[in-house]
Amino acid sequence: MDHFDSFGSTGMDAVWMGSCGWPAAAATTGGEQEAVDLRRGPWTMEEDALLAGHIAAHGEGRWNELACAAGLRRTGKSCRLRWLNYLRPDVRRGDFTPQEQLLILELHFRWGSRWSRIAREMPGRTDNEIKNYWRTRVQKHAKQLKCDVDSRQFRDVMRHLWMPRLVERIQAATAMPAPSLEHAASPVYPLSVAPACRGGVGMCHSPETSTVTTSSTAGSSVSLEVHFPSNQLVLTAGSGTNWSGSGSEQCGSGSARSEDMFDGSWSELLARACDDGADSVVFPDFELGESRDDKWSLEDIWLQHQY
DNA sequence: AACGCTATCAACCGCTCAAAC
DNA sequence: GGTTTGAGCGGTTGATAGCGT
Repeated sequence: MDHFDSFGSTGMDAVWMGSCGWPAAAATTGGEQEAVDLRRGPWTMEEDALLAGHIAAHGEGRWNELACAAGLRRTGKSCRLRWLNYLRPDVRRGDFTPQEQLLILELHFRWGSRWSRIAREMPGRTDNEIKNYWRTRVQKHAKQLKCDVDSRQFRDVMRHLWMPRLVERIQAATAMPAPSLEHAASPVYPLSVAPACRGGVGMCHSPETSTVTTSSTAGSSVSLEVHFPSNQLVLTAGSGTNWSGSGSEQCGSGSARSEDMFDGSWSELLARACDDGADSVVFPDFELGESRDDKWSLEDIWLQHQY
């Protein structure tokens, strides 16, 4: 579906269009011939190759100039976006693992919709991808519960129901003696944001390797190791199962879909927390314990699940 | 098979900010 | 100090794959 629309550009883009040096025959505006046909829409393989090749040879930056020099009829903005969100070699694709989902929830609670900030803590994932995940998955379920995604109720549901459930899933997965192929291929996510150090918990930023060991209800232990400076999180089951990974395995769209954390019995669990006949959802009266308000962390979730 | 609906995600838009001039 | 330019951000849109009827 290639199309060459006239480009509804910002002023800045219009300046670039006039300076790019495309042949006059390519100009579209009737009078001044200062704008060229700019491609919009999906990128072709040829365009990808042009962009990637040019960046490999000359590096990134100065995107408008780069677009011209590479012979791309795209705005610099478009080139930048394509590179950052898709072509960059370290971009990871595929579904978010439970670890990643947990991290997104934690970081969103901490920083809100600062997607680029969140993405910085999740190497290989783009702000766009994280934003899409939040809007399509998380917001969808907030809508189903008839509450605002930023409301205290929804946060409590996330904290007391969904996040522990994710932790359970991680723990259950790590306790499996022989991980399935799907799990084995799921990269264990580099956890670059470790909760602040507290007494009695060996998880903090400073050491080369820091470890949190917790136990699932089944009695198997789970170790979280954060290696610095590589920031790689290693989940180690008590049996010695070790699923570390760098996470480039799930390229393309053909990878097995990981479960949505809200699927199946999860929705039923939430449904039980709701009052059927009410216009709005009645949430359980959560025991908030010490960490009231929003001052909590992944560490809290992990610790709550030790028992 | 055809159609409609929904979910997903790549791409775009409008805006802000900072650096350079 | 004002303007221009490049870069980046969050929000939104549109194409399409997948699913149910």
